[in-house]
Amino acid sequence: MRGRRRPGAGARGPVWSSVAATCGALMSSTGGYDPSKVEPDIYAFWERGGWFHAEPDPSRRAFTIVIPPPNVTGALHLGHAINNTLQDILIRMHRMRGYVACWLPGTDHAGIATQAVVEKRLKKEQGWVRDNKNPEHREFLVSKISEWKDEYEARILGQLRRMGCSCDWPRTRFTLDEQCAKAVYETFFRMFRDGLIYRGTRLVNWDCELQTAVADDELYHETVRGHLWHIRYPICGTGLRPVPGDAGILPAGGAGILPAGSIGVPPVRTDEYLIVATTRPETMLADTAVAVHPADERYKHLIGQRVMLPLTGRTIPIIADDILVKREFGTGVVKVTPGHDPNDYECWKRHPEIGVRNMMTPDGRVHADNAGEGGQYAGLKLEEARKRVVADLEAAGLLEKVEPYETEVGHSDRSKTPIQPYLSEQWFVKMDRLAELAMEAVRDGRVRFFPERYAKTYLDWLSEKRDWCISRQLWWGHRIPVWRVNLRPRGVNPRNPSLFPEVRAEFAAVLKAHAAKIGCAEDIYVTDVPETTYPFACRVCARSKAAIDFLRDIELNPLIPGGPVKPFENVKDAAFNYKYEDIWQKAKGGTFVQDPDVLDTWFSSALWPHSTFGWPESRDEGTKEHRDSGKTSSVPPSLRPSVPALSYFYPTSVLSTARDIITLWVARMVMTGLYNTGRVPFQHVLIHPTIQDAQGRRMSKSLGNGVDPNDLVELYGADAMRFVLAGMAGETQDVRVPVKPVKLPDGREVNSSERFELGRNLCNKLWQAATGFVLPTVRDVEIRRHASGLHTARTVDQMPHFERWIRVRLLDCIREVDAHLARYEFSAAVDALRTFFWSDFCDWYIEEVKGHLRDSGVEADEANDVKVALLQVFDIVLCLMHPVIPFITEKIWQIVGEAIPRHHELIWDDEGPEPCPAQPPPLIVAPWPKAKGRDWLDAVESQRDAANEVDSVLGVVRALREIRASINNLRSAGRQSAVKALPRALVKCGQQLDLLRRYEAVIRRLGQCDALEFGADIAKPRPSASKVLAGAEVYVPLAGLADPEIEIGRLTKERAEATAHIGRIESKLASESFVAKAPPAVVEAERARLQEVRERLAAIEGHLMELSG
RNA sequence: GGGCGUUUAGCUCAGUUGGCUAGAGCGCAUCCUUCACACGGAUGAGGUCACAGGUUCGAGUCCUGUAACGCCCA
Repeated sequence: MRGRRRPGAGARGPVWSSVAATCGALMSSTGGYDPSKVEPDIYAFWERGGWFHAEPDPSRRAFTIVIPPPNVTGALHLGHAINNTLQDILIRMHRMRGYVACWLPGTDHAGIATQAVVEKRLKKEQGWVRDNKNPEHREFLVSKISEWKDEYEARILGQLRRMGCSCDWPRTRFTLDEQCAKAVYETFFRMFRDGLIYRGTRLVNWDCELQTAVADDELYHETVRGHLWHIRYPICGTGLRPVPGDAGILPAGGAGILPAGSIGVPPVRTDEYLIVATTRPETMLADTAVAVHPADERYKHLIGQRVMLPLTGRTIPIIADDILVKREFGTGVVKVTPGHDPNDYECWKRHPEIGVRNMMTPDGRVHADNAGEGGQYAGLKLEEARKRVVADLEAAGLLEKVEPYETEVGHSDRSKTPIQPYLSEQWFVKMDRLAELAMEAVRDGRVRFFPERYAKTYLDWLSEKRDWCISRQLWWGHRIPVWRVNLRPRGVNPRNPSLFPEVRAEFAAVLKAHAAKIGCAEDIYVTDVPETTYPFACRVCARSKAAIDFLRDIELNPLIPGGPVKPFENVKDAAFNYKYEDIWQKAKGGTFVQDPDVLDTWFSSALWPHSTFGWPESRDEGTKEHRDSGKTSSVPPSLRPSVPALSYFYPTSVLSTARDIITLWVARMVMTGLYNTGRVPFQHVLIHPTIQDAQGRRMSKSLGNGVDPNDLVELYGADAMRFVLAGMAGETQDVRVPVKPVKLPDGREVNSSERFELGRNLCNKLWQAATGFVLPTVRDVEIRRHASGLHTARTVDQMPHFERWIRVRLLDCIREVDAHLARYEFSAAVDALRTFFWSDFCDWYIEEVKGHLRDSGVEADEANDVKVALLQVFDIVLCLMHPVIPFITEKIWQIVGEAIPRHHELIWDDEGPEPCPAQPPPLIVAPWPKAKGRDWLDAVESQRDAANEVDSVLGVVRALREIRASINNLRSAGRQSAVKALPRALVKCGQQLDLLRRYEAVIRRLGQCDALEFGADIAKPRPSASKVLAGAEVYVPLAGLADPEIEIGRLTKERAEATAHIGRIESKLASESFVAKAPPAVVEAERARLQEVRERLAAIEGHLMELSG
């Protein structure tokens, strides 16, 4: 090979030395590939080129992903890293395939989580505590949270960039930004108008610290050691009537119905008690009944009577309830406190006559309205009240006994304080119709889950159709766009409900007329649902910003005189006798009051796939504000869209997410997507595995087992991290990553995992193969046009076996990658790539190419063909690997392009839609390799049998290596130095003789053997080590190398294996039923195998006899 | 309590519609710094496929049950 450089090569000398310098500069001091010297520049290169940005192009198909917006609560962790790696792989692959690939990034405001984090910090650092009634506090806190959000949003988006995510940055959205807010208000408005949103009193999980309702999924349960108090409730005499005010609904914060202590204590039969057991004795203040099992003989006769509720001066009924009461548990009597226990709440629904009471204030104190007889417990913290109640019961002789008791108590994930069930007014979305729509979309396949089994999780949850509580008593979020004003027309009988709709209709007309002046009449909606607490109250829902401003700023008083419409003049009812001025009396000062609550974060993230693309507007304004920031490349005006983004990119193609939010998020996106747009939000839902530590625990800050992707990028490089993460993403639902602490160069100690070494090693291998072998080898390649797409002078059937072999393997690799990625089997795709590159390409093909080109007899044309094939296969490997490890592949591609400017012609599909450009395009937009559909690909495919013959060459090489290793093994035991190369070996074979002779040089080099002899009837030297292969036998003379004993040991082992194998096959074939029932092909294969193994055994035994004899 | 999943080499995981002697990476042992790569190469050891039944000519794979672990929902 040396000295055979083609004449033209000299002209490229300067180019080559610059290429070599570039490569050298990108290595670390220890000689390996250094990703930190490559990745930042390559990312900047992509961003500058604008290839991440997607604009609608009707001539091409769209491939769209919206990122599951990470919480701005904190930085990204390994779970985000795997999820975003998978999304980027899909996006990059489709971009290479010619799709308009749009990956929309953004973040989520994560209402309660973020507010809790910031409040906690303010409390710790400044001693600042929120006062819910102080509007300045609201403003201050929101501004502080905004600062936090800005900081973490920047950090999160920075992490994504570092990982190499090819997001469409100009489209970045935030769930609280104006565009998303518009969609939120619009959706709320429509649902409100359609009667899908209502306000109701419910028992919610109440966080007394944060003073908000929290969702079930924001709870965790903890076992708490407590007590079980047994309390005596005296039974009242029969025939007693209920004390007035004993029953009744008491809304949260409302007035107490029973004036405590004002009613005389009824006579009590002090000889009889019912004993109830409770873990929360203080809640007895709000008991409204005691319950027994209807079939319980002990208490049957008492059902319908009443007990005296100690400390309150109230009596409450004894009811029968077979669901609430378990006869075996405790005394078989339970207290019923519907306002403070979910089970009791359900019981109240079955027995509405018992009523419900509330004894707690939002901050966890005893409410004055149910603070015991005389209000003696009012204002006490619940823990304090418990002590006092227990003490007072004991003093009154009503405490039967106290037992230690362990109980599961729900805690708020955000404040870590115990959750109180609390009765409060909340907003709800009715689920029945929406859930039905969403279930249908999965049942009929418009939305498909990968893996499929997760569809069940989705359907099971939706089928419960539990109404969705969407209000949160927080400040960080979309404030509920509903305003309320109280109307109290003088002279109107509030008990005449028939008038309410008419009043409201008139009122709506006035409002709309005024709203029309600023063009938002259609953007306000007055509910026609009467309120229980204030019949003449009006609720108005607004959807546009203009309408919201209108309601916020409108002064009611000045509207009336000389207003455009004379209000209520159409109300005909004579009894409705009032002056319209009076209506505004109560609203003096003139404003509507907006609902103080904000919406559940999931309400806005549910809209994410369509709100981010501009819904409800059809204009494409999505990218304007970010372009103005000047941070990212601008898109030429000629590329500005003529097609609206929403209709082009929506429905999106795939949603990739974790399984724990299938119900919370995925289901809700499908519901709102269908409700708002009539179309599903995505076609496929990809559920990636959950990453756990070595003990199977989820990664979390509190456990200290979390891993920051940035640290992995620093330690191993982004490509390495991505490669390993993609390799974890199979069908399984969990993957374990053993975590261990590591010191970074800057001294910080961080969590890492050895599993990422695999990725680093692969990248280094790729780098070494590219810069150390492929490039120097092909630097003088001539790229010429030839008849076939293979770009070689020879046709496939004229090529050497190894070249046919590597091309066949390459086609298989492409097909495997395609098939696996189409089914979202990332780990299998990555595995196929690694095996092909490492084993087939590096271990065998490159080694063969070395031998081939160094063979002094090789013709120039032939040598060029070898180089063409090498470069072509390597370029395709770069293409296939690019979606997984984009940085290093892009860099190598650049270097190849610099050295060989026309190399991309080798992989261009001349029959494809795009003509081959003069310069190589960046790899990020290079064409994805094809594996079929072209004549020359079919020609390669037809060479499969010939390619497989290479196996016999590999077999001989392996045999030589094995024999040498066993010889060296023996020599090292005898303290002899190892043999580097076998001096001589003989290969006896029939059919493959020509092929083996052709590859003699390769076999000698790879098999580490100085001299080789081939022949059909070659004589075996004695003593020899021997290896029996399928169509050949390999002999290595042992004289002077090692004692034949080693060979006897080796052969004895092989004989045992062969004998056992024969035994298994024989017993199989001896079974009549096997021969009769198994498919003939299987039986035939067994027979052939038996024959083969028998022959091998015979040969082995022959060798053994010789050695032993 | 209900649902989903997992259990295969020391560790982390593959194993297609049942059919060659169950594979990979890491780790381990031995050898090799030979000319891309020691972040490498070669060779090897290592498995009662959780357990018990069943279906089948044949089960890691299908069915039933048991156990352990994990997650989700109540």
